[in-house]
Amino acid sequence: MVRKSATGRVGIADVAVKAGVSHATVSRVMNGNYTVDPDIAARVRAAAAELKYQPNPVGRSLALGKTDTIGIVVPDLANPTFQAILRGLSRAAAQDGYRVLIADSFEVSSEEAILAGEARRRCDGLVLCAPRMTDAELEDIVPSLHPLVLINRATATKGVPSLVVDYGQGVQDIAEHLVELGHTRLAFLAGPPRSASNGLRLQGLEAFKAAHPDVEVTMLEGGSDFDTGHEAVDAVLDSGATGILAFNDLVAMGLMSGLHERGLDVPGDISVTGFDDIPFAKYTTPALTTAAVPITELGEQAWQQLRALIRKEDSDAPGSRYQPRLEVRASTGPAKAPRTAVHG
Amino acid sequence: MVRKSATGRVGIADVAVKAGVSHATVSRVMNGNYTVDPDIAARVRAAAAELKYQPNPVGRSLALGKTDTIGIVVPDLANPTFQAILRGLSRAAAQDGYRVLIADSFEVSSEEAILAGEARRRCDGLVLCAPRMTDAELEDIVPSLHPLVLINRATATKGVPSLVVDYGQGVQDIAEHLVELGHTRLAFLAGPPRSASNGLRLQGLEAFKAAHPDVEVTMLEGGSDFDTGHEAVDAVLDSGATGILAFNDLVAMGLMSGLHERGLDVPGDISVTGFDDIPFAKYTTPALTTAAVPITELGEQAWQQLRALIRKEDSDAPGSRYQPRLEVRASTGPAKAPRTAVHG
DNA sequence: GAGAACCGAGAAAGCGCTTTCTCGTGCCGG
DNA sequence: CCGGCACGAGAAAGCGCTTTCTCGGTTCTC
Repeated sequence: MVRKSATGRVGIADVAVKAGVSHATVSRVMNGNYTVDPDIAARVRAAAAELKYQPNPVGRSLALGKTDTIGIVVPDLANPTFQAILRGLSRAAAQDGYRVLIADSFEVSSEEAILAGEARRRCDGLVLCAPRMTDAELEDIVPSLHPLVLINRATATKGVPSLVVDYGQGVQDIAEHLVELGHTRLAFLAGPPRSASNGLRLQGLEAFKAAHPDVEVTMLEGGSDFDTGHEAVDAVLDSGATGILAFNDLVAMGLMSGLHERGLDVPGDISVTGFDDIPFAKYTTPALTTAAVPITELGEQAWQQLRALIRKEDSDAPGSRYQPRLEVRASTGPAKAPRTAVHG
Repeated sequence: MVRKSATGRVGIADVAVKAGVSHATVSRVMNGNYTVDPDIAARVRAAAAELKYQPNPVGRSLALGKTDTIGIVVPDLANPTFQAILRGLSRAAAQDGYRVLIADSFEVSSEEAILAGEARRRCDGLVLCAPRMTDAELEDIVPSLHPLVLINRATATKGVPSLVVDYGQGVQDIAEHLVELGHTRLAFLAGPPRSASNGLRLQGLEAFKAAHPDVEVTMLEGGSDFDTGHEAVDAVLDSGATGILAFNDLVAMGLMSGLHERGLDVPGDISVTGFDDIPFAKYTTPALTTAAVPITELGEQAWQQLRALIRKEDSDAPGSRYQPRLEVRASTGPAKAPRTAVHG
């Protein structure tokens, strides 16, 4: 005999009636408030069990002022990097009883601010990945988003931890690795023009060029996915470079696939490197040399920081910087004798 | 001068005071109820804008009895298949103004029922992917989860659409393809033992074996990830099979990687096939022959079905069956001459 | 010009829960 | 033997919103 409240679901009132007590008491029992007579508590629990009563989280959230939910804004759910962040975040948050609400901006940066605001209002905190948003816009919305954790973006606003990967250093490490293998003509297959992390890579390359005036570094336009890499084959060959730094692993995989189709050998003819060390990088043929970013861990860290903010703990770690680790695999090898541009 | 309500955020009451009207009127204006005098409406809007007022979604949800949020339960967020479903679902739902809450059960099937219940209560509907849950348990919880859409599971309960991929047929198509290439000794590198979709594949293989008594099909234990495939190399070689049907693309990639390390040629020595056609399948070397499942579309469809349920439309499509499409690429080729000679 | 129909906005009642406030009970000590 | 106190549970006040109800003020009709 399940009584039905106005909405058709079992509510606290139904349990109260069944147990012959007030809703207040039911609430107390459900929340483990032990100022309730054990007998009554047992009666309430029995009634709740019989009715299969489960508190309505919305009512609970309104009364408590918290939702036990956090939000994450990502620019592209198809990108393994954000998938990994989401995974790490979700797992860590789940351990503390929090759920995560996702907001995919589909690379439409104008949407990001709105999505972020909406998500934030529904949740107790927010993790924001907004690589294309301008600094100005970011500074603009950040104050209204607290508690907030930024990923791969920095802000001047206090109390907003920001987790950033040192892409600049990573790119330099890769370039150094190629130079050590004897490459003197490199090419950087860039990411999306307005991407913040692409900017960091470019800075790293500038530093590298300053340290190695003898090495030629060609800049090529690109993007962030397979197809970008696949379509860049001609540009790459035209550059005459023997060591290619792709924006990320996806681009590198696309490029290797394209080179393979042209009958070129990696790393025999050309060395290719990626970035991120996504799970697939280990299983490409040849296995991809890349800069490993502890990306799942980054998602976990994002939760730790956010949790501290939500709990209003004085987090002494206002953010962290992650150093990529060079992962040398089989896609890089000694440079071939210098060669002039080849056409396929 | 932003007034603050008890919670420290701008509330409807603040706007009401500032505009010199009642909250009711503010609410009417915010919801586009045009029984309000234009002048007053303008005043309210101005006040709201100045205060940067944004309605609290929790209060709104409680009053409206809906959250504009749907939930999805997945067994493993690291699996590209579920990532794709999530992506399709999220995109489709976003178009209708819905957000998605994720619940990752981390393959702990005992958690799935609880997670599903919790997620459902927070949301207006639920998409459930629970491949390891027993049929009994599934039937047990399904009624309490409505509106609900199942993925790759069926239920006897009415009004619960179920979107299933015809894994059985897909496996048969792949096996036929290998037979046409001259393979007579096949091996199936199975998925997780209790996986529902693995069961469907096994059924398909039984049908295949019945139709091809002459073909030897070895069953090998497996799993669902890279490592499974990578570690199965010995077992695969021991089987003497020349055509390997891997549980999915991940397993196939792991296997190819392992075979490559042993100096074996795919498809020269052994043909390997996957399942799912994840985005990476096209870029492996050799490109993977697989059965393509329109998985993102499946996520979108899940939303369409769920939306119909939420809106109480009489959906005449209680579910759909998806036929995988054989995608022949470079990882399969003619069988090497087995013990018996091959005649021209 | 008086009553009816109308219209717009405030008052108030929820939505389902938590928590403070309040009060009746039973027990203690003086 | 009675005042004070601790305690346990009900009443009620929110949490922030939507929506019905209500009512004062118009406008319309005959």
